[in-house]
Amino acid sequence: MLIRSLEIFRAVVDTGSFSAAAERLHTVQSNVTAHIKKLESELGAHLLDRRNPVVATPAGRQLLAYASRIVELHDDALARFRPGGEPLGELRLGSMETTAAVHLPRLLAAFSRRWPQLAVHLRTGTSGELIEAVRAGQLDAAFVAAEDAGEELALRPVFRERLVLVGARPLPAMPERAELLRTPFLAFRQGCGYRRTIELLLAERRVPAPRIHEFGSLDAIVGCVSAGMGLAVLPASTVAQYRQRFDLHTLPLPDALGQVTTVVATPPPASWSRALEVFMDSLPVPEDAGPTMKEVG
Amino acid sequence: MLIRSLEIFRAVVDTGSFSAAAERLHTVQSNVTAHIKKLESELGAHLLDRRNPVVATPAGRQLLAYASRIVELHDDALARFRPGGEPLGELRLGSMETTAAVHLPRLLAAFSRRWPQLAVHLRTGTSGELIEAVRAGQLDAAFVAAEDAGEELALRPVFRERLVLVGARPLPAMPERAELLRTPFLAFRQGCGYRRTIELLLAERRVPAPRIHEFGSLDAIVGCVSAGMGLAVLPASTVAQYRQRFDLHTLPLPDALGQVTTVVATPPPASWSRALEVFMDSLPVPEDAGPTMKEVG
DNA sequence: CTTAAAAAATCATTTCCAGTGATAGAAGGG
DNA sequence: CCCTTCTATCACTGGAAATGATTTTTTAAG
Repeated sequence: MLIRSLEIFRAVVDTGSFSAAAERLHTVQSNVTAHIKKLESELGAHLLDRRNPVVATPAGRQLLAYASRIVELHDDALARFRPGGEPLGELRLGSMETTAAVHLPRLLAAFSRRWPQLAVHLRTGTSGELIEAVRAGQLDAAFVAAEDAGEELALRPVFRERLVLVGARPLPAMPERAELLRTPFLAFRQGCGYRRTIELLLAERRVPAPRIHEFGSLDAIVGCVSAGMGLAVLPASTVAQYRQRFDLHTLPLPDALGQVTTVVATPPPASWSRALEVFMDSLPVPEDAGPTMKEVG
Repeated sequence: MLIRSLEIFRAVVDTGSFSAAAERLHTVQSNVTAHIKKLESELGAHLLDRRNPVVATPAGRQLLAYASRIVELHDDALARFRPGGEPLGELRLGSMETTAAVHLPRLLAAFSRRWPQLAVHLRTGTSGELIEAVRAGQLDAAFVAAEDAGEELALRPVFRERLVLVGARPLPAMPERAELLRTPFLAFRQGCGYRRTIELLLAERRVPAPRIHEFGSLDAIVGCVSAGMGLAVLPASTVAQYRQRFDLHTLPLPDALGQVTTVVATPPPASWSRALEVFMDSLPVPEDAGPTMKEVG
């Protein structure tokens, strides 16, 4: 049974005529006859009563229900793959925790407003886990740290950040080692990029076993920092958002540590679904470090 | 896009291998490759990631949803037409009112118990209307009076009835004209065969403008007759059922009037759906008048 | 009843493609 | 490293989808 045959069958029932169906489908009447006869012999039942107009028999009516649904699904499937077609279905995304907290809320909100029929699934994890999930086909795309990205996946930078040290009082320069030793730090929980940056920063300055409070909430971190509880390492753009509500002071980290790039890892573009295609289109193109620096102020 | 291609695609995703899919579908691996490549070129996207095991790309996962549904529908449709296959869907029946009241309750109850997944629609009307509806494809089958059945429809007798005159007192012979003149009759409403029989019977005996009460309920008719309200004309087999509950006396009508045959009118058997097929199978084969006569007693 | 017009069936022919089998090349496992 | 296993490629074949011309059937009108 060919979809083509069902399409023709449907057209005949619709138009009530073999010839009209042929015309509608841009083929010839004898071809329509042949398809119908083939269907009838395959199913072992007369499907159409050849009068004027042609009418479906009981068996034909039964087939019509199937034919309609199958042809509809077929057309839908084609439409979904046609460039410019409406994307449907779901989009399975992965993200590092910090990115999920800092950048995705705005981005996903805008995206789902633009494509309300797309269901977005978001899963968080470490860069390594996420990369593996994309490779295994469990995720469509993942936001990961540039350094962790592996081979055979398409990578595209989306966020280029300047990390800054954040505190409640002015930070004219990097605090002395003595001060760092007695300063607590606030960070997201283990496995996140920014937290690792803190550890590297302090290790460079020979600060052993730093006290690091782990908060799951960005608001909590910022609030506590502004209350003088300690220091934090955060993306400059994020801090900028909080400037209006909190009294915060920042100090850019040295380039080697303070320059972080987040990339989106996906399978090769040729295998993207329409949903993934429009999602990738919706992602920001990261500007050079310059403008980001400006925001830091 | 061929259903066959979708079937193959599904098998590949399922088994995780082109070769295994080929084996499962009893074809060769090169054929599987060809089908997948054709799909990919038609849709303009890579659908499968050729690793071990083969995994669907984002685009492939999208197609998989469609492929599954289409292949399932296809298999369902085939199964529904296969002789001996489970009938599904609905059965649109038509019936004269009296037949619907007298014979169908038992018959349809048994039928729907045997085939619970079939939805039965029953519409009542005159023989002429019903025949036309079957011809037009609006009904799958109709119970009509044998005399009214037309050409080009398949007819099969199902009920052969002896009509009897029913009263509350013994009816050794047909009542005199004088008595008929003052006797009310009870019948189903206009348009029904039995009622017409009453009118013919009385016309033969030159009884003008008979008083005919029209009841919609068989129970009401039988009850009122047994209470002495008047006479009725009913199928003998029906009266037999009520003998236990009511004190009824009967007199067979003369052959010309009393012999009625109900037939089922359908399109030609070759165009029957499976549902209609099993329904026709479930219908009783009418015995000759003999046994029916016996029931009259 | 006859005739004209329209529609479906039939048929010969062409074209295309699903399926086959053999082989080459790529990826993994011991 | 070899050997196995998997997919891609290729030439070929059979079958059937599509085509155009023609016949047969049906329908409506005169």
